[in-house]
Amino acid sequence: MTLLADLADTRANRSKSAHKLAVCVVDDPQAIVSMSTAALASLACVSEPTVNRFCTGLGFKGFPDFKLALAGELARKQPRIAQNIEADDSTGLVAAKIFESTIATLTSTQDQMNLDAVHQAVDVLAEARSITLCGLGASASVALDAQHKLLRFPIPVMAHTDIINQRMLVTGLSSADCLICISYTGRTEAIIELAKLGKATGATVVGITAPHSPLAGNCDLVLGVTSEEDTELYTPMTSRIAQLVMIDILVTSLALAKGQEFLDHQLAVKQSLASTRADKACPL
Amino acid sequence: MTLLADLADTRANRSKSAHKLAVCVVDDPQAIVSMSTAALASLACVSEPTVNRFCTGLGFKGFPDFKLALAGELARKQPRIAQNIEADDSTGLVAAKIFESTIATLTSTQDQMNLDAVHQAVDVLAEARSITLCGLGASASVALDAQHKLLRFPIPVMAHTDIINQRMLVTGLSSADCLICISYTGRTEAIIELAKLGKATGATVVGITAPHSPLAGNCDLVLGVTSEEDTELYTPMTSRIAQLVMIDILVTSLALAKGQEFLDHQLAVKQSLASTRADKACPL
DNA sequence: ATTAAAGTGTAATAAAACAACATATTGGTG
DNA sequence: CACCAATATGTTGTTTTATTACACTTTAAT
Repeated sequence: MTLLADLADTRANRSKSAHKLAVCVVDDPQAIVSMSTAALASLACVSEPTVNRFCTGLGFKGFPDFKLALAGELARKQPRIAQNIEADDSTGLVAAKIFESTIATLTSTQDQMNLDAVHQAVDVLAEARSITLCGLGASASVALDAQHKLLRFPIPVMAHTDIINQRMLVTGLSSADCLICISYTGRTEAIIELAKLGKATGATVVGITAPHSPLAGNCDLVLGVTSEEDTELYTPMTSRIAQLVMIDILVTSLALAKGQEFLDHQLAVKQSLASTRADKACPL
Repeated sequence: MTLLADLADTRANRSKSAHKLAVCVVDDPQAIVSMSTAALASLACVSEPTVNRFCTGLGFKGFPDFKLALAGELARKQPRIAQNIEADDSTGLVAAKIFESTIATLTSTQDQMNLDAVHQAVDVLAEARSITLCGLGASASVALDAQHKLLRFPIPVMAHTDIINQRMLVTGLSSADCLICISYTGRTEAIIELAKLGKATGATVVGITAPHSPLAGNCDLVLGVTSEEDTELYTPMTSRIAQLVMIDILVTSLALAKGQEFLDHQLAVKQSLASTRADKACPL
């Protein structure tokens, strides 16, 4: 996971031909894998021994060894593919497919993730007077999970899963508050209405939902989560996982942004939980 | 993902030396990757061209090409490693680490998974008169998520996250019922007590928790979920994801076990939800 | 401007992979 | 059971590929 990243690093001080080689490799690593020393040498306009020196300089035994490492890294990068469950699959196969599909969704979410949006969302959360989380159906438990995580911060947080209570609460928000709307499809009318309502109050509305969906259009900030899963037959599985991981990232970043303030509060929370344990020592 | 599996297939009809080679490769693929034709030839006690023919026979351009494919497959197999977040990590790095750690937990959960327990759990759920789900803290939202999934079956399902209500309900269970207790640590006293209470009523108690934990000891059936994550500082992230995926597997297997009965009910549920959509067409 | 150090290329060498051919093994048939 | 054809395997030789040794060039510091 570091080879290509290292080679792509422009700050690294490399010799002229080493740089040419690095560019070639980063440009099309897949092609390099099936090349000979001579081929790469002519591609990069350097001599064959230079290719070899480049490889040994990176810590490999030689060019073939380098290619092996490159092939490995590319194979690791290659996304897994979501696999649909068939009616006659064995339990073992079902499990394997679900793991595989979940991982596939995670990697594609990672690829599509908009870091700027996360940054902005962290800023909003850090400054917010209060945080309100809303979701329905499968997204209700995601909202509750986010609430649980945010409870570790000394900020008023509330998750609501009842459409009436949601509307009541959102109506009372102000520009100092933050509303987080969660929906996989981004098409649940009740939640879209809620986002509009929230926006009207001046609160910052963050959506954890499908990009370019109706809900996304009514949010100030969108943390996009997509997946190709077949929700026709089953309720969202992998997309919900992606939403939760997105929340993990958001909350963890917030914790780092808050720094010491968070750590102090964290300790206090931990102590208050200790007595709930069977061995009176372990944290949550 | 098929190369090594194919080579390990003993049923495949291979020639004598092809078999010797397959055995050598499967036995220590990592070693093969850094071998020359000659080295593998002498290891398998065959001639060098045989090695080459073996590779081309498998559809590769030659031995080096085969090694590349093998290296790729090994790299893909190699588990990812959970990475702890550092205070000065950038948002991008935090995101990358969280994705990586989540995937790492998923693969290790998959490795440790006890298929028999899943089978038995499916049987229990399929026969149960009612299903009660209990969890506290982070596991409360997992319980609610499981409830949401199980609501798609025509069985009475209820998730409870209030310790008083939980005890009230569990006291009323009978041997026809199923109680699912969810806890990451397996050390939350309230949940352990609940499992004991449930067992006393004769209900089948299923634990989604850490294997060999106090809670696990008080369950009839344990779906083990572990992770090496550092819960000292943050609330469970990756372990909760693993729990949710475990529930996905359980519910999906149950759906397959129920067969047509489930599909019919599923259609009815979908129709009842259609009117909640912005475009009145999309399912949940 | 000089010089040492690092970088690069040319040519030669060694190693590895592959191809062509010869031999052996297998499995079916009379 | 002997025979043949098809397949599999090994031996030798050739080609390709990778590496080494050495000479030349550039770079950077005094």
